[in-house]
Amino acid sequence: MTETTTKTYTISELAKEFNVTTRAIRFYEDKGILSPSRDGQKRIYGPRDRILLKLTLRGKRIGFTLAESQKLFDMYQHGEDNKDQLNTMLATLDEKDALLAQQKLDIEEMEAELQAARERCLTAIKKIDNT
Amino acid sequence: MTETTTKTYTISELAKEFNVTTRAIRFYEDKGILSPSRDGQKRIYGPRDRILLKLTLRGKRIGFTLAESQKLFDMYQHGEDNKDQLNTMLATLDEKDALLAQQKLDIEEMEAELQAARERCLTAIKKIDNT
DNA sequence: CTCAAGCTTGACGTTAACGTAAAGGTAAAC
DNA sequence: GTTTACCTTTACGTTAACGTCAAGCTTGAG
Repeated sequence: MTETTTKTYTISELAKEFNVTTRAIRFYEDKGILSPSRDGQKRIYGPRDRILLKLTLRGKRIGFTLAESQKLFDMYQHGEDNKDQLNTMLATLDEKDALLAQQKLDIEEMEAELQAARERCLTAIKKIDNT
Repeated sequence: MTETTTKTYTISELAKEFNVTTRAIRFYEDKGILSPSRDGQKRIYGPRDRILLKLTLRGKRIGFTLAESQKLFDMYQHGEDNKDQLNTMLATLDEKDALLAQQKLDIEEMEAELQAARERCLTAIKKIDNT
C-alpha cells in the first residue's frame, strides 16, 4: 500500500517548469549543485534536485552567485558533525542576512524613486497632451 | 551673501565615500553614467555625479545592470518632451517594480530558510557540546 | 525502415564589470 | 630637486554564467 516510487523529472521538464534552459541545468550540475541519477545516458532528476534548483534560482534573483548557493547547500548537508564548519556556516548566514537587510532598504528607496519618476512622467505627458 | 560655489569631489574622495575603486568610477564614466568636468587633466565631480553614483551602486545591489541604470537616468533626463519615450519609461518602471516585488518575496523566503538553517546549526552544535 | 524529437558530450564564444599592470604627467613636501 | 602621493590614458586579463554550435545516440511514430 505504501508507494515507494519517488517522482522524477527529465531535464526538459525541469527546464520548462522553472523557465531556464537545459544548458543552464547541466551547468549547475557541472558546478556541483545538482547531481541527478541516470537512466543509461539520460539524466533523471528527483525531488531533491528540484528543490535545489528552485533554491538556486531564488538565490540568483537576489544576487547570490552559484558558488555561494553551492557553498550553503554543501555546508547544510555535510556539516552536521563538524563544529568549525557549523560556526563558519553561522557566520555565512549572518553575513547573508545583513546583505538581505541592506537589499530591503535599497528596494524601498528604489521603489520610492521609481514612483517619483513615474509621477514626473505622467505630469510631463499631461503637459504634452494639453499642447 | 548667497554662495554659488558647489561642492566638488576628487575621484578618490568618491571612491572612499562609497567604497569602490577609482577604476570602477572611471568605468562608469566610460559607460556614460557619470560625466565629471575637468580641471586640466583631473576629473572634478559635482553633487549630481555623486547622486548618480549613489543611485548606480544602489541599483547594483538589487541586481540592476549598469546599462539598465544608465537607461533609466537617460530617460529621466532627456525624455520630458517625447511622449513615446515617456511611455517607454513608464513601461520600464512597471517592469522594474514587478521585479522588485518578486525580489521582496524571494528575500522573505530566503530569510526564513536562513533562519531554519541557523537553528539546525545551533542544535547540531549543542549536540556536539554534549558529547 | 526512417525520421523527427529529445537526449548526450565536448568545446569554443560572449557579455558584464571591473582588475591589473604599464607608462607617464603634476604638485605639494622635504 | 627629488621623492611621494595622486592623477591620467591605454590596453590586455579575468570571472561568472551561460549561449551556441557540432556531432552523434535512441526511441517511439508512421
